[in-house]
Amino acid sequence: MGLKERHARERQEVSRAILDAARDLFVSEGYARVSMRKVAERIEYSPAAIYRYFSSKDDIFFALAEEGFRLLDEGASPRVDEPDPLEAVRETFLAFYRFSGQHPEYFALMFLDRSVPSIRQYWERFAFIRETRGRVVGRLRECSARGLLPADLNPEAAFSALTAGIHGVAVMRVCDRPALGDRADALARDVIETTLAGLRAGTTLTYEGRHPGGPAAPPRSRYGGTRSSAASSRSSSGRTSTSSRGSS
Amino acid sequence: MGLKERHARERQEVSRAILDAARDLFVSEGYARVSMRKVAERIEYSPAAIYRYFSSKDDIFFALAEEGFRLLDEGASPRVDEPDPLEAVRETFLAFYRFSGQHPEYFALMFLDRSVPSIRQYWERFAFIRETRGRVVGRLRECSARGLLPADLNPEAAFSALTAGIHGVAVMRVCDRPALGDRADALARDVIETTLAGLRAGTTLTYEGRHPGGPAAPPRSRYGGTRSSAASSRSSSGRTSTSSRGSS
DNA sequence: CGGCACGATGAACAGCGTTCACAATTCTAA
DNA sequence: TTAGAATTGTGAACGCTGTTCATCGTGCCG
Repeated sequence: MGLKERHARERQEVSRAILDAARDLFVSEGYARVSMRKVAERIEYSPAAIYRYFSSKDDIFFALAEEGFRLLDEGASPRVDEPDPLEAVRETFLAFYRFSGQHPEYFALMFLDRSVPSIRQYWERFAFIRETRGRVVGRLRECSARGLLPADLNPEAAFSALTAGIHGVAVMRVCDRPALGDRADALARDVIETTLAGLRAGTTLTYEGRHPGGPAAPPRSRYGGTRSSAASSRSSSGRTSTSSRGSS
Repeated sequence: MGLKERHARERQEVSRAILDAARDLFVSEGYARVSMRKVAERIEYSPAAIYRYFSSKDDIFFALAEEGFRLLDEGASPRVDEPDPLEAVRETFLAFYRFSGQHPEYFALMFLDRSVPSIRQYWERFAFIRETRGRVVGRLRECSARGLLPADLNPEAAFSALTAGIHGVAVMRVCDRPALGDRADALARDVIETTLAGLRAGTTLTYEGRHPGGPAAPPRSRYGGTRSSAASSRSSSGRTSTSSRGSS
């Protein structure tokens, strides 16, 4: 009897419809202008119905942030096979910058918005961050080994410096303060090249370079999607990562 | 007789009380948690009364942003007499970074928040930005003249690169993403030093370095921090007839 | 004294996120 | 087949929010 599974699938479909509606509103009008009532209207449900799928508005945006990371992941690892490690590093940071321009609302949600506490709180759940850092740090080490960067370079600190720089350009453009106009791209290039040149020059880095806390404690894994025991997260484009039900 | 003046003074006092209350709430609880009703309650007025002094909530925060720039100005020009121009540049950017830690709510309001459109819109009204840029660019030129930086350095582009870097660290800390913990200070230093080293190495900068538009068009005077407060409230509320008033 | 400009207000409007009792439907078990 | 238990959707409401508006009182001017 595939009844349970059918139910789970239907549940998943409504869940997806909610996320899609929220994403549409959110991409086109920004986080602040998304309301539960508008989402509900778009999927032709009552506002209260959404709460059967997502426990709060924040939960929806946590899910959207995960979607954003998936998007970023697609665009930010374009040439894993790039033979030149320095070129690979460059390209990774430029891809991050490009993402901030192509998906400013996602970028703001993921990196800027302070009104969705759960995203900040459970930041370490986003595996993408760790993976990218690991990959780039490896590439930086490779640069050191090949003599493209100093042998005694601290790759973690170098990664953080590059991140900070490109992050700054991206934020300045997304927030439009100060206005960069069409010179943002040039600035992004400048920042990366200048930082790389500075690293090449062998400036002593004081940054230590590891996580402040221990490994992130697994938070409640709520926010909808699959609720009943049949997880069904494997079906199609369901979210990755854990979707078991919370203890409660 | 000084009746008119006394009135103006009283008006100014209420205006200040509103700003003070808003600032208190805002600094301690963040922008999102400030409501007109709470501000009104704090000054023991009705919510509607505030609209005789500020035409909207945004106007209040525009005024607070100006206050923030005054604060930043106080902290960011600590040693105009610093003889070493390179040291002066360093210190200016570090002061900016310090400000972001001491007044995160102001920082967010001034540089991050996208929900107060007027701030972004009238950004160029904040003279502090232009002045600081002018001063630092001058110092960078001085560095070039003294051989501390390449002679052919584009000081505007260098300023932007340094701004982007320190901005990135500040934002990462204020937004707590990715979590920097107590290593933020070290990262700030690293970014400045690495960028300076990169500039010293003579990386070609592609950034052009001037405003995108023409000179900022002066917007209608808003919010009334000082004298013209009467103007804003008048223009907003005084739509009752075209009453003549001695425009002084 | 009349007229009037202004300050302050209570009530209201439209919207928000969220909760809750309740109805309808569907599945489970006897 | 029927009773009970879930599950899902809803309308109404709660307590917020920013903002507007008619109205009332107060003090200034002629």
